Amino acid sequence: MPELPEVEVVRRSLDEKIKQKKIKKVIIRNRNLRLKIPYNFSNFLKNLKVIKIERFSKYIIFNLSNNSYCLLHLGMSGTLHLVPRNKKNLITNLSFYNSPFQPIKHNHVEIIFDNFKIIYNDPRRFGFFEIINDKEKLIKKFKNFGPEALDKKFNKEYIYHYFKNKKKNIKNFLIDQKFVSGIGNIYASEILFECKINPIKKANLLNKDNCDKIVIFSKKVLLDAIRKGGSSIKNFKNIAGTEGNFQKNFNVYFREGLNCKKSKCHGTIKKKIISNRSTFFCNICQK
DNA sequence: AAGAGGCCCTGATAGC
DNA sequence: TGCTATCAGGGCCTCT
Repeated sequence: MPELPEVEVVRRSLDEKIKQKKIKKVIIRNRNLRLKIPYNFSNFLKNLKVIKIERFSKYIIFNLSNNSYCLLHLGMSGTLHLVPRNKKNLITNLSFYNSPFQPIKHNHVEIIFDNFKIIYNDPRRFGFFEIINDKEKLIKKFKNFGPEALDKKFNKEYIYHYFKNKKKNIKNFLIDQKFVSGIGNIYASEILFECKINPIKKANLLNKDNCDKIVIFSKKVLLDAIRKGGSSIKNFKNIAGTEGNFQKNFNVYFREGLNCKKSKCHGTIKKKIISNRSTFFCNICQK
């Protein structure tokens, strides 16, 4: 669920809180994430300074003082929580998790700084940490990724050229990180809705105007989501009891059976499983 | 080589 | 009330 906008929101809050701070200690409570946390992980990070926090696609990149990098992917359900030392009730959620309290279960990693610690919580354990030793290996790590959706390289010429002879449907390309980085299942539906393109349309049938729309609305949808603080969040059980606003941010996602939001369109939002992923679209205005 | 589908995992929810 | 089945989806893997 964390797609590019949510990860960017996390990156910004992390950068604000831990830039130039020194890691005092790392506690691993469960190494069995999507990738097993190596046994030297804690020792490696100890006493390194976090120079700054960057992001590529859905990866958070901690730039460390020995010129190495620690990558963090939040998977489906990974969240970060900042807890001041000895003040457990003053937790700051760096992710999109709504609870004002420190989660109890699934706190797998704690990164401890001078006056606070960062907790990595991940019920489903699809997330992972990865140490990258130098810049060259970092570049290698991402060399097979497509351009980020917000990058200038993601333009209509790139798309039009890429789609030649490609018979896969457009929706599957939008969530394919080799084609474009950062878009996930939720925003793929939202972007195609704005483009008025049917998700099952074969990529090679898209004209230049279609490709132009994909560029424009990919950027617009993601930037709007960043501005709103990351919206693709299905509410976790909210201990504070406040109503979640997950659904109202979307035009099609999770809106099966409801009316199309485009003015003058009398369509109904349909749900279709494409390659085992739920896809939502308007049956009238998306051609 | 492209594309489809399976798998990892836990929690929320639906249905009986 | 309590059980089981289903669904959620990011990325990597295998198979055709």
